Amino acid sequence: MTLSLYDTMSRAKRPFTPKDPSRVTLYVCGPTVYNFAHIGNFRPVVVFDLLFRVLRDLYGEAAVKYAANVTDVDDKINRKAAEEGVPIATITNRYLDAYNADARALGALPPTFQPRVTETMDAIVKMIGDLVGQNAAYAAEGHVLFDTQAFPDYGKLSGRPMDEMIAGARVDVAPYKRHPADFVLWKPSKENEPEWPSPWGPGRPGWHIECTAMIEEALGLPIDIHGGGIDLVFPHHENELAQGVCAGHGHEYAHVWMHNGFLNMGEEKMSKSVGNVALAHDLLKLYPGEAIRWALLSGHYRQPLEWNDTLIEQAKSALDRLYRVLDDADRFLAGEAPAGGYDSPAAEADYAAVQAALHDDLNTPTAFAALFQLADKVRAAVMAKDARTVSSGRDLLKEAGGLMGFLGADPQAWFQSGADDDLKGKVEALIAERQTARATKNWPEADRIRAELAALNVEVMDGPNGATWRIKEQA
RNA sequence: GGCCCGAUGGCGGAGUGGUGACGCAGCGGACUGCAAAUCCGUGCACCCGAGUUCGAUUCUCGGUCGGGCCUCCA
Repeated sequence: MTLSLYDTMSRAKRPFTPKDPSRVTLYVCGPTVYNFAHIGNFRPVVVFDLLFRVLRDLYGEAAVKYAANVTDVDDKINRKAAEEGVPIATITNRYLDAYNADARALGALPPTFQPRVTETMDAIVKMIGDLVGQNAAYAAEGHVLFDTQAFPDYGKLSGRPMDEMIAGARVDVAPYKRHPADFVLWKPSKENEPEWPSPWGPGRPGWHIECTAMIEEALGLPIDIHGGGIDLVFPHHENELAQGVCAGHGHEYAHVWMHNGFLNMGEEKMSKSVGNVALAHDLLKLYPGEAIRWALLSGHYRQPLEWNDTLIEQAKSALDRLYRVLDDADRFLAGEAPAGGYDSPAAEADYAAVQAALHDDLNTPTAFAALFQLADKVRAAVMAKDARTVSSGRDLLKEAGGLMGFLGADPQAWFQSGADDDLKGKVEALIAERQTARATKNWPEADRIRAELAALNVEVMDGPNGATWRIKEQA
């Protein structure tokens, strides 16, 4: 089965062939750690985590090397540290920890490497030196600038002819630039700002060179896939590409360029009802990370995604349905002799459909559809009391979900998430009481207890083998 | 000003030159002491105009609307 991916450079979906199938390399531009990250910042995290998983499925876990960088040298970081009167590292560590915790909650696997600018300074300085040595960069007034004239293909990735950019430039061009499009590789630090030594004087790196140097150091150029948000195409990725090629690493920088669409916050009302919800950190207090992940993947990654409360509610409901199937399958199987090792061709076809959809440029909506088809088959098998199909289908459903980072939770835990032991005990006691009432057909009492449970945000469901319960709303 | 996207039913959102994906919500029914879940049934969706075609939501051109980038930005 071949994986095809849309490549921004060639503007086409192409079959993906890694340079070396035993070492597949993926790099994604990560966050600048100066604050909690916006939910939109996590779209690429989730999208490329999905790609990471797909690649691992295809080439083997050990073969895929995924680097996601962290920018920990930045004006906004400096400002924040100054505001709080704490060392810069305090800020960067705090928000990097928060970022990683949020990413984990969204079901993202840790990347193979998470390079930081502060830990890559030698490589950055060396690469700037290489560029100067190749006559692709020049020093001017304490700065080192990349000479865009040295790279004839400059503008090709973003589809912006050079002369047009100059015409449309809306920023003042620094006088020391040879060409208006030239950009900074190294610049002097202002007072009270961190600085590092370099042959061009003490200072700090420009934004673009960081990524190129981190890629070179973490993965080695060229890489197979470079990802990021679509807003990074220009100038960031354009510049990375120019640097990478001109620093003497051959013609290719990244074999495939992938860019996820923007996440729009829509009408400003959204945050009103639930507080200011734009932060993943806050959203995760209200919804399961898995539901947020589902919402983020509910549209194709290249399409813009409108973020609102409804989207996430729908995501939650969709997952509820899937977990319900899993739960029912588990309950059914619990009363059956273990039935493993059977084939279920129909369910396997659905599993293959999930895979095929993902291999078609990560078409998650279609993958979701196949997942539901599989779930329907499991459901039907439960109704038909077909233990073999239930067993194999349930396993396949979990596996198919797992390809995308879903359905890893225990169904019971999913429905009862948010309940602490205290509540659980109380609920179990009430349910036992209610069962007694029901046994004597004391309906008013049974309904009273149901109401009492409802007040605890718990919903009881009577089944043939006793009652089950779940938390109604996590929020 | 330049460049680039998108427009699908109440909502989200794939896809296709010709049998209306999928999910959420709704409605009718079955089941249930009630409820939930589940099952059965139910929706005259493809921005406008022109063109190509036997046939267009799908291709081409024009328009309208919405969004992005050109500056830090996922």
